[in-house]
Amino acid sequence: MARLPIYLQVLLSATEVGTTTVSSDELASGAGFNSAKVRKDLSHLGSYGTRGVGYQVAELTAEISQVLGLGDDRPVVIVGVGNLGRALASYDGFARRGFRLVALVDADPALVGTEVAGHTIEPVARLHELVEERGIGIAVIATPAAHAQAVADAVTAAGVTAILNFAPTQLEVGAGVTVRRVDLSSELQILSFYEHLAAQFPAATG
Amino acid sequence: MARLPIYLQVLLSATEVGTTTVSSDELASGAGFNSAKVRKDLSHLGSYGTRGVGYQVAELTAEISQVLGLGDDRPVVIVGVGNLGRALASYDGFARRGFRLVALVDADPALVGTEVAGHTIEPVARLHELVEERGIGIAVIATPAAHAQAVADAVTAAGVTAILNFAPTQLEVGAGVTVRRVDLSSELQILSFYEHLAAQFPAATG
DNA sequence: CTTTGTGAAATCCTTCACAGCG
DNA sequence: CGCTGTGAAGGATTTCACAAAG
Repeated sequence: MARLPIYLQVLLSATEVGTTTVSSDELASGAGFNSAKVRKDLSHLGSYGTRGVGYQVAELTAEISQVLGLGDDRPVVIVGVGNLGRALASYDGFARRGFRLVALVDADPALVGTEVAGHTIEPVARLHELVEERGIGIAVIATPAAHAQAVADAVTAAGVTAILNFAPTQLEVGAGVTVRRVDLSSELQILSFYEHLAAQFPAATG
Repeated sequence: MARLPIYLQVLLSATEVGTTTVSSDELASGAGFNSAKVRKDLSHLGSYGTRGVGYQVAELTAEISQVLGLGDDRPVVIVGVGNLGRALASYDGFARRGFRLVALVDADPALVGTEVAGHTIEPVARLHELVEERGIGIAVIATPAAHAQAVADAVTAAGVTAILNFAPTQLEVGAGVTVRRVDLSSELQILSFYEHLAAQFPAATG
């Protein structure tokens, strides 16, 4: 259900505008797919729509948030405070959606002790301790690829069950741990492929 | 073919280690899926493997790079030089994989004229001109959601055919333009869901 | 004996189309 | 009437399993 967060976004912007009900058609165009898919997806959560009317924005927002486990703000650690880690630490989108950054960790002794986005950077050695003490369940790995596996091992050993991996490498984790990988240069390469196509066959649709 | 870049990564790390041939099994475990899928994927590119041996790392790397249109370095513009834009501008992964950052653009007059990662930030008004002059085909949008559509309109009007969108919004673009969306808080929300599950049913596998 | 390449089977995902509710 | 909820159809993708090649 990788689409629920997108519905949530559409619902949030509907709330801002003051809309109180949305149809599957409106959700679909806001989210970028078709209405049948929206209804199928939402029907898996139970029956929250009213025929002839649509869905209550507030009710559906609450339901999706609950399914996603949002609301009770979730402590997150960012490991690796390079350019990307720093940007993520300062990114207010996390805070606005129910996540709370509670620790920053880096291997570089020159960075440890300095402050970024209101957090003092901690050494890798304290990772286990921090995860346990602060009840961290989600870790963001923004280290170089070579260190990513060691970090994953450390955080999962300490109790983290969900990892967002920005390092361009495949992580091995035990059962019960979920990894999502975001690979920025892969994304560009895929685009490159389409641009390549577009340049060769200007008639083709991406 | 969103998996080709991942194969490419595995191949690159194989090259670093000095391996000259890989089997579909090795590629599969490096990439995180199974060998049948790898072989199906690679068979679409043509027949580059040797039965009983595997694939030549160098040959396959060249072939995938060519299909993805890499090699002839591709000019990229980043629009929006906030935390994320700045991190992307400094991210060396792009340069190392055949992309060349040729312009930075921001709407904030206070930023225009300042230097980031060796590039002088240009005003939004020059966007069209920059895209045409510098032959830019790929744009990275790292602006707030409210401005993303206007930027997309501007760059596609100027000839960009591929967009990497970090703004949490659905972009409308004409035919022939490809958009890929990377939504960091969606990723965290999806993880949140799995962590939520793991916390409730410790036995279940992610 | 190992590993590719590939038809066939199985599975998953999307879209259609419409009955039924409000 | 409008819109949801959902079986059924249609596509696409993944996996199986094995023949053929080195």
